[in-house]
Order: sequence, then structure tokens, then C-alpha cells
Amino acid sequence: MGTNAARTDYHHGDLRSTLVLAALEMLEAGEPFSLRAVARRAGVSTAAPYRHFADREALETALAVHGLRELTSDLAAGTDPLVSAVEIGELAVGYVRFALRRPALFRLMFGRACDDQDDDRVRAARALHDYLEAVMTEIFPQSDPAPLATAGWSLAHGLAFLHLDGKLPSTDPVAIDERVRSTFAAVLPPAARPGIEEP
Amino acid sequence: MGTNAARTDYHHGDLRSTLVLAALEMLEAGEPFSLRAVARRAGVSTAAPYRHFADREALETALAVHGLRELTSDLAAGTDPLVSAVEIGELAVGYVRFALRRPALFRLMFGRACDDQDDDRVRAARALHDYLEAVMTEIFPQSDPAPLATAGWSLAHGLAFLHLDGKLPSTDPVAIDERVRSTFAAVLPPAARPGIEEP
DNA sequence: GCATAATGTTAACATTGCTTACATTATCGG
DNA sequence: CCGATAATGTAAGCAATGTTAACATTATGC
Repeated sequence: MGTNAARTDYHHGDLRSTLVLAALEMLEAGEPFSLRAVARRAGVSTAAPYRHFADREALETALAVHGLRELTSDLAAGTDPLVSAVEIGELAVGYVRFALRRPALFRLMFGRACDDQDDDRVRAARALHDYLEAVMTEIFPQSDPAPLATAGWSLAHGLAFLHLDGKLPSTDPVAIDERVRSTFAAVLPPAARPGIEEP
Repeated sequence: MGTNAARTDYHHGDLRSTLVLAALEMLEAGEPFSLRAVARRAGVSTAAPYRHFADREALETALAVHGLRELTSDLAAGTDPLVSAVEIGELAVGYVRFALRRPALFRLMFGRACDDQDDDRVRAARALHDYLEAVMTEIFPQSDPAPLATAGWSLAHGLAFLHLDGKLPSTDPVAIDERVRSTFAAVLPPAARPGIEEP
């Protein structure tokens, strides 16, 4: 109990998870999202969520953590044995697809300042960054991976947001995938060849 | 008048501009922003803004248009005779600086879907895109400028947002500038040399 | 000058985030 | 096994917000 209250089985039975789930469903459905609406959907009183989240922002942080983890595992699962530079483009395609598939969640994850007080959130964000850096290290063993990871993440992130905002044409999903690939190709073509022996 | 009501001089004297200005000041000051608060600051009743903006979103769209124009002219003024590929990095530095200097405004400009109904907003967004494409055309005359413009914009945009969100360390402004430069250098090094004769 | 449309005001409604006081029930020490 | 206690949920209410409707006022065109 106390800090580690995650599996408790009280009046409602792990209301906290229920609330997060309800909020995720509402985000997915594109419905506007409010603490009261979430409580309603969970079949619980207006004030009940405040037993589990300090305020609205705390719920949003929990949702962001969920999204960050899902995105990270999505990317890792999509292209597991990263070998060629081409696959970086595929990684970016996965990133942009995630953003367009879950626009509201994506905006929650990246739309506001990272809550540095929340350990879970900081960890989840760093896990994503570390994964990208590891991939870059594997693909470009002779270059400094840090700027490459920053570049790759920023590029994918910018593509995701600009498509989300309608700043780049975003009607045809196939065209989007192609644009992401060609953008990465335009920028990372003189990459290291695969199969380089480790130094 | 009618649609072109911009310079009218009624009871208050161009309340519309006053509201936009008041809202911008509040954004700049980091204050939370509400229609009522804007009306209060403009010294006008709660319902007055509805004579000039259909709803809150309409005001936000006006602010976004303002911000897009300012950003575009900022960039164009900062580096006027674009010549070398290095300057693209400087362009990105200006972009990221703008985002960090006006975080709330930047989020308004790019945080939600581009209101395709609003001609001003569509035009302002396209003007920015066209400017970037023109720069790319000038610098890389032999390459297809479209993917390069997309890549440059996305990269700068992603850097801006990741810094804004605290996903990349954002305490020291000088370090940020340097990171933006090195990121662009890591990705656009084999650029065309300056001084290429026009084809 | 006067009809009329443009602009601003007052008052109200529904919804929201949040708090306070209270009710209920799980858990634990005896 | 039982009662104290803390964890959890509820009811009611406050202040703020977006929005609208009904009304007042002033500028503008005939």
C-alpha cells in the first residue's frame, strides 16, 4: 500500500487502472476528455479520481507514460534486428504511423513540458531516447551516435507533427509512408554500409 | 466593411486587434489564456469578443496566423542572402529560438490541426513552406527541393518540439544553438558548395 | 434625420477542476 | 474474532470557463 498501491482490490477494484483505460478509450475515440467524463465512464463519482491522481495533469502524465512505453515497444518490435540504414526509414515510418493512429495520445505525450517530477515519465522518455541511440550506434558504428540519434528522432518527430497538423498533406497513408521514406533517404543516404565489422 | 472589417472605428475602436494583442501579451507572459481573461484585459465585457470571433478556437487561429507570419519574416530577415549550406543550420537555429522564446504561441501555431476552413491560416502556413522550399532550391539547385524542404523543416520542427518538451536538455541556450547546428551538420554535410553558377 | 446594422453589455446556463465534509469498507493488531 | 484505522468512494458546493439570448447603444447609409 502507500506508494506502491497498484494491485489493491478495494471498493471498486483497482480504480486507477480503470480510469487510465477509460481515458485512453476516450482519447482513441476522439472524444473530449475531462476528469469528470472519465469518472462517469468508469461509473464512479466525480471526486473519486482524486483518490488516485492529484489533479488532471497527473492523469495526463500517466497516459503519456503509457503512450511512451507503447511507442517504444512498437518501434522495437517492428524492426527487431536492425541492420541496414534503410531500416531507419522504416523506424520513422512506424513513428509517424503511431502519431497518426493515436493523434490525441501523441499530443499528450509530446505536447507539453516533460514533468520532471514524475519518475515514471522521465524514465519512459529516456528509454525511448536510449533505444534510438542504440540503434544509431549499431548502424553507424564509426560515427558519434548522439547527434545521429538526435537527428533521427527530431526528423521523425517533426514529420509526425507536421502531418498531424495538416502542414504536410496527410490524406493518403501510403503517400505519407513514402514521403517519410524519401525524406530520410534524402538526408541519410551516404550512410555506413551494413555488415561493417565492429571496431 | 462586412467581410473586410479591419479598420472600423466603432465603440471601442478596433476591438478585434486589441483582443489579439491582449491575448499575445498574455501568452508571452505565460499566463493562462481564456476568452474571458482576454476580454477583461481589453477592458471589455465577457461577451464582447463573440462579436469578432465565433469561438475560442477562432481567436486561437488568429493568434496562430500572427505567429506564422512573424516566424516567416523572422527567418527571412535573419539570413537574407542565403548562400551556403551552413546557413541552413542558422535558419534552423532561428526556428528553434523562436519556439523557445514564444513557447505558448508556438504550441498554438503547431499544436492542433490546421484549420483548413480559415484562408488566412492556410495561406500563412503555405507561405512558410514556400519560403523554405525557395531557400532549398537556391542552395541545392541540382536536387529536387521538395524533399529537402520537407526534411529541413521537419528536422528543425522536431528539434524545436523536443527541446520545448524537455526531451532534449534545454537549459543552456548556447548549447541548444550548438546542438541544432551539429545536428544539421550531421545530416546535411555533403551539400552543394556555394558559388555554383546558376543552371 | 432616421432606419438599420454593427457593436457592446448584462444575465444566465451548462460544464469543468477542485475541495471539504462525510460515508463505507478493507486491513491489521490485539 | 473484533474493533481501530486508514484507504477508498460519495455528496455537495465553489469559482472559473465557454457560450448564448435579450437588451442597449452608437455608427452608417439612405
